[in-house]
Amino acid sequence: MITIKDISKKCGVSPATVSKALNGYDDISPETAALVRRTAKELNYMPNAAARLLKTNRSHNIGVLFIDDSMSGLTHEYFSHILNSVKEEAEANGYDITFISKNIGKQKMSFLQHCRYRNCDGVVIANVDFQNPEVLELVNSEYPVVTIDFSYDNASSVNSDNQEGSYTLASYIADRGHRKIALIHGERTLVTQKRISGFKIAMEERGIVIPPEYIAEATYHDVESVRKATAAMLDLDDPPTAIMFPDDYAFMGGRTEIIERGLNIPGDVSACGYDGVNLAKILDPKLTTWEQNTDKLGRIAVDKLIDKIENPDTAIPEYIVVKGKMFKGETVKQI
Amino acid sequence: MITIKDISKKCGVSPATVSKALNGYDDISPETAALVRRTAKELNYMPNAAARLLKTNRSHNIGVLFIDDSMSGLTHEYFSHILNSVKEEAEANGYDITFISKNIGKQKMSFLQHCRYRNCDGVVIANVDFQNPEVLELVNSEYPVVTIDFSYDNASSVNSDNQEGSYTLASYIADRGHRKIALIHGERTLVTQKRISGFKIAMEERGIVIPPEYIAEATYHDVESVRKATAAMLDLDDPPTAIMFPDDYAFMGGRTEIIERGLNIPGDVSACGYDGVNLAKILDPKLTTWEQNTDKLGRIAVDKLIDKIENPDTAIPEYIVVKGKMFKGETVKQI
DNA sequence: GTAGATTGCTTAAACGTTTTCGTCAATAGT
DNA sequence: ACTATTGACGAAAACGTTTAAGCAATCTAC
Repeated sequence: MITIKDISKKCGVSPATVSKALNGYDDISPETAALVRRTAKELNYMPNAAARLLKTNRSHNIGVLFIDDSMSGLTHEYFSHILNSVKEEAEANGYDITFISKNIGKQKMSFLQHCRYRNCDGVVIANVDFQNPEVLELVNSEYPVVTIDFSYDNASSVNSDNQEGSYTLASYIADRGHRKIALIHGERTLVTQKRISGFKIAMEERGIVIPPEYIAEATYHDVESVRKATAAMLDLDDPPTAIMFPDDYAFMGGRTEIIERGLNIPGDVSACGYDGVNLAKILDPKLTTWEQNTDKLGRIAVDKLIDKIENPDTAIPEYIVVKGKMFKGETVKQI
Repeated sequence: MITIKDISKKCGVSPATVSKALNGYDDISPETAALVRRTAKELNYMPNAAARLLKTNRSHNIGVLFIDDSMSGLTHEYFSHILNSVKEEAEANGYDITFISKNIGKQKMSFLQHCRYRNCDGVVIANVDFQNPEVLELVNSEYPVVTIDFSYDNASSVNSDNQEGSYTLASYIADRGHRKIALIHGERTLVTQKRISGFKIAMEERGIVIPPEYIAEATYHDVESVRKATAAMLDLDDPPTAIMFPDDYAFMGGRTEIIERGLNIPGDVSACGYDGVNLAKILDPKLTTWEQNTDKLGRIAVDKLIDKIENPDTAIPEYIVVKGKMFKGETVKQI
């Protein structure tokens, strides 16, 4: 481990001078600065993040709260894409990321405690139960926070355009002649509410009346629950001609049910998903879906967080909507 | 931020005593220890990891090298599962994880430098170009290292049983009557070599002669390249009756090609994948595949790494094989 | 030629821990 | 009653940085 002292000795200057030279202070002569920088390179010097943190109180580390027991965080394609872009944007700005969890070793600690333990500079929160007391504790703490797909009023949030997406998909289906359109949605979160409302607006605008049994609840990312909901839908006396699914992955459950009944997509039943993950595009036929801009969601979240970290006073909470786009696919038939 | 000093004042003892009480030293009276611990709880004390690290030289942070430009690390289902189990096992042992990358902010730094900057205690390496000079630099450094699916001789490695898996799949297909079995494999890595060799052994054991055009190279996780390889296979004068694909995800490319030619899986062409990711199980028909034990792979890697970290002298390099298991699925027809 | 400003550097304290060594009182041993 | 031992604690240094304050030398302006 080579330190500032080694450089200072080799250059014949004080450690303070080295520090200042390396950090670009302007009370160091150009020659000395150059010398210091040169020897730093030579010796392969790397500053010690921990020591620096101890003095500056800045870790250049952002916490990521991504865990939800129900939907396995990292292995969920939508969230793993967001995580990926969060990571990349953080790195591009000189930050590392740390997963915030409740148990670290034998110690039980709250999310907030974990953040403090690791001296995070701020936290990105996504894919959690936003009403969880521990999450709230964190949100109401001294920590800069940015949320994804949920909005508290004292923190910036980055939101996918769920209402717009759902509205567009529903409109697309209706405009291809469907009148009997069903919506299988996920658990009743804010995201779900927006999607339901987008759906309803599209229907109302067109004077289409949707019977209550055409709207059913299942679980996001849960193939089985969606399969059941699909079965129930198809068992109706007057089954829908098109079904909107909670997400692309869960669609696979509905798909199986439909196919195993000897029905064809989109010949007999039209369908669409949500998310626009890779899966949708490699299916045959390609799944009609709404492609969320995961890249932008993650990036903006990090940008806003860093802004808040580095300008705690001037940065004000924003509510940001990131637009997705339609992926037409091939699973909605014109009738 | 409440520190050891706050506790020491409140308890009327020295900071040293507090530290010792909290860390369970035995030269502190039970009463004092209890008092200290009680007030620590009261004040919601959290040790400062950076300060501790500075003294102890242990960060309780393990680096994870997972990036590969070609196969987008985090969003690759197989690797995201491994990452997930790495993360969980690390947390269970009191470690956080840090992604090691080359660019952190404007600074270009090597993997090794990044590790030093963040004071990692050790590194898990997977899914990278294992011949990359920077990776080698890290492996040959002072850092404890564990690799997944590749083995250097100075570090422990955890390996999926690629030869066994491929052998078992090939045997299964052959034993269901197939004689014309093709293998589309990925880039020529160690993993690929093992799979090819497992395949060949199974064939030889059964006296099945595989013409060279039945073995083709494509790219892991790349739907398009696999689709092309599949097309070439089907265009042969004497096309195979069964095709083994590089992985479950890439299989989707072959699947599309087969279906679009009006052929049926497994009616006309039998198929199997590799990995056993969720996708395989929600397809219809379910994809016959080899299920790698991602959970165990990640856990053991972390366990071995921590062992090496905490017992640098006694821990010796091991070559560990983690067994997967057959997922029979429905895509291999009996003929 | 002198007061004041500027330049370029150093000193030293601080961040929050851990840990070695020392101290001091109480107890045990003879 | 004296030494030896033990038990419980504290003082202080150290880890690698940053940064406020200080200081000597040089420069500027009159």
